[in-house]
Amino acid sequence: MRPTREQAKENRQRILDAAGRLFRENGIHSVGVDAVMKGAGLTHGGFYGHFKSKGDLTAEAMSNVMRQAFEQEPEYTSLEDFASVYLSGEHRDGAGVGCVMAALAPEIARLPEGERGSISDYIRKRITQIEHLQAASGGKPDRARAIADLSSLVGALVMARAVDDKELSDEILAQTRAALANGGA
Amino acid sequence: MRPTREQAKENRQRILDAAGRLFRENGIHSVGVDAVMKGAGLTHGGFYGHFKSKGDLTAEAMSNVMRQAFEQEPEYTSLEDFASVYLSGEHRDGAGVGCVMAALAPEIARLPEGERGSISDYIRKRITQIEHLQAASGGKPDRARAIADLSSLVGALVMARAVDDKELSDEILAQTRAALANGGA
DNA sequence: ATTATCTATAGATCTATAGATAATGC
DNA sequence: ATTATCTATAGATCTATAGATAATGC
Repeated sequence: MRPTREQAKENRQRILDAAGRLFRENGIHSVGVDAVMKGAGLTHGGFYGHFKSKGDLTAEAMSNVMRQAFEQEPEYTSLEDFASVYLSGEHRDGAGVGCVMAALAPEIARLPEGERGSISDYIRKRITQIEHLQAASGGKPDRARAIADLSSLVGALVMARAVDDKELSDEILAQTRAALANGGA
Repeated sequence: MRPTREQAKENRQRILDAAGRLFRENGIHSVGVDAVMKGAGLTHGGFYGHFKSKGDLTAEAMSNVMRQAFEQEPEYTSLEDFASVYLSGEHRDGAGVGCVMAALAPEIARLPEGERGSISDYIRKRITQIEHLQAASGGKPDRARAIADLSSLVGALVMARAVDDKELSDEILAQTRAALANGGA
């Protein structure tokens, strides 16, 4: 029943991944330790062998999600390319594997400082990424524009998810994409 | 000890107002019925005389906040005017009395359909409001631009609150305002 | 008599701990 | 012998209900 040291490390990572997915899907506060452990295929008592507390898990899961976001995503070729993925129906409907800001930013804002992961670095990297994409699209990199464009991406996704009306939700995604395409002007 | 019928109605409204403030400050899930009742100056057992359940309160508090938002705000004269209030340090630091989308949109997205208040109408009204402000600023009303501008307002505030770094937070607010001022072009 | 509120508590859920178990790692 | 996991449970918190209280409203 006791796993190898390597297996135990894998189990720990599985707990982090389950937490990252469940937290983004349902909110950090709505997901108990037992749900996370169940998601990882373990019993909930074993949790405290890996983490000191739920707050400890939250801190590590946030860092883990923010790091993996950049590692696992493709290289985008233009801002339109990025926006077409970020503002897609798939991203709207798949919060569990999507952008951590759109899923959790207000909840992250209320976490104690030590549990927010590297949210400031995460946002700085997204801004830089968009500046590079502006340049790749032939425009001049414009930091104010990059920040505003990132804001509109996050805001549009957040609103598209909150709305009851599918038509309005689709319109928010499509119109924000359209405005971004014309935006650099 | 028993209040007049009118007092009881006022108490009910006080419960809704306390819920609206506490939910926006701390998140719906983090605020218990007893905290809401304490915020309203009542004991928690009395809650169920006014509301069937916490879900019932959530539905009514969301509707109440969304209705009051438009009733209580000033008439803005331009998009810059609106943005200077929405993207101010006061709004960032006062989530409890601020925009319900920026404070709660991801959590609203996870509520059962009946508890989301009138979020779709709320967003439709904000879009229309921005179209009017575009016209007031001398530009042509452009719905795609209005949706993208609203998205950037919400996204910027959400990010400014989540960030640990005050300098970055201030920059997000200021640069998004600057980009919005240049934006209609 | 009705009813808004209060006190007290039941029942469910959630975080955390204690002790047992059984396989790894020295 | 060490340790990752499991079973069981303690303790805290949260939603909800029951019964008592006391002032309103007929």
